[in-house]
Amino acid sequence: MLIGELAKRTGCDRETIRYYEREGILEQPPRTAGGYRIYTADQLGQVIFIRHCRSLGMSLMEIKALQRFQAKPDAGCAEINALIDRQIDAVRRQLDGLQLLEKRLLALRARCHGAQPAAQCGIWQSLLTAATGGKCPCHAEHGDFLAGEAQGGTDSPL
Amino acid sequence: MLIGELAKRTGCDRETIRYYEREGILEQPPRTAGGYRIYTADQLGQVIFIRHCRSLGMSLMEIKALQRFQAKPDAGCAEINALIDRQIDAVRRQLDGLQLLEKRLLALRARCHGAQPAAQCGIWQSLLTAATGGKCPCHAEHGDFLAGEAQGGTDSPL
DNA sequence: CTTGACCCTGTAGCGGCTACAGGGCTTTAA
DNA sequence: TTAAAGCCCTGTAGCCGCTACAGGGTCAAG
Repeated sequence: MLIGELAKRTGCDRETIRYYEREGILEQPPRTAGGYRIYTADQLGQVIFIRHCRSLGMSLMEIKALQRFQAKPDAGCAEINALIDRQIDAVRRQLDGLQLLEKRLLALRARCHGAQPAAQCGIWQSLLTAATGGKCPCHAEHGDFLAGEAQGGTDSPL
Repeated sequence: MLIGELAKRTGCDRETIRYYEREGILEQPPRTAGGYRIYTADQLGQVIFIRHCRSLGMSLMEIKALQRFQAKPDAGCAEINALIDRQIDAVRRQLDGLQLLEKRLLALRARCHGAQPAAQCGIWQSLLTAATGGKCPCHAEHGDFLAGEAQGGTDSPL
């Protein structure tokens, strides 16, 4: 099967498949005389495996680490468990950050209803107040948003 | 004040401040004879404003759009409200994706306790099964993870 | 005059793709 | 025989918001 069919059967873009090959996460397939990549069911499985892991939030590096278990099925699986645990931790940290963010945005949103001139808009006023050192409704929890999290504390989408 | 002090007072890296200037999100400050940037309290406020908006998850583009209201305080604030609404929507979509992800990871994690050889590890077996078209515990909800979301449906950290 | 702390520009890297440009291969049909 | 259509190839650059240099200049204090 050529790359186009592999792409269709995995739902993974052609370019992405070639990208995986470049990154060494997908083995180099044999080629036709004309240079076309030829894939087998094996590679189909590999691409699905990669996409599956990606859909679980793993990085390509982590997937590479996982792939090493294919070669040594007798190795202990502690590393696999630890990997999943780390994913869960990361997801939870992101969830915490996003929940906080949602609260903040809602607090800010509550400051304005309807269409006023910007100068009277409670959202705009809050943003300006914060810029001059005042208190903002969104970062009311701990007073100063510059202090705690702003410098890479959490995994929130800063 | 020079860039180092501005950086210290805003908690924003020197390089990041210069980056904001390059991106046109921070106005170009005057310079000393030797070429050093000189900032005033105004710019201090601008940087705090930017960091504040970033901490609310806004992109630099969105912040730029917001800044335009500084020039025209009489414009209607509908756009501001819409911007915050979009943020809230985006955050909620991400939250949904992450919550699903957490469920999946936990389902997967439940497949293995303790240290076995990888070949016996339930996590590993599930991942392999999925790669050959079988059912995985993590994507059990709708059967096939290739179908729905995999192609950029949600904002989950795919 | 030197030291040391600051500042400058320009470029490259991160991750995981995505999107070209500019070309080659292969099959089918006129 | 040739042309068109549809696939494939490589290589490079762009996205986002920084971050991290290298290689140099400036400035105040001692």
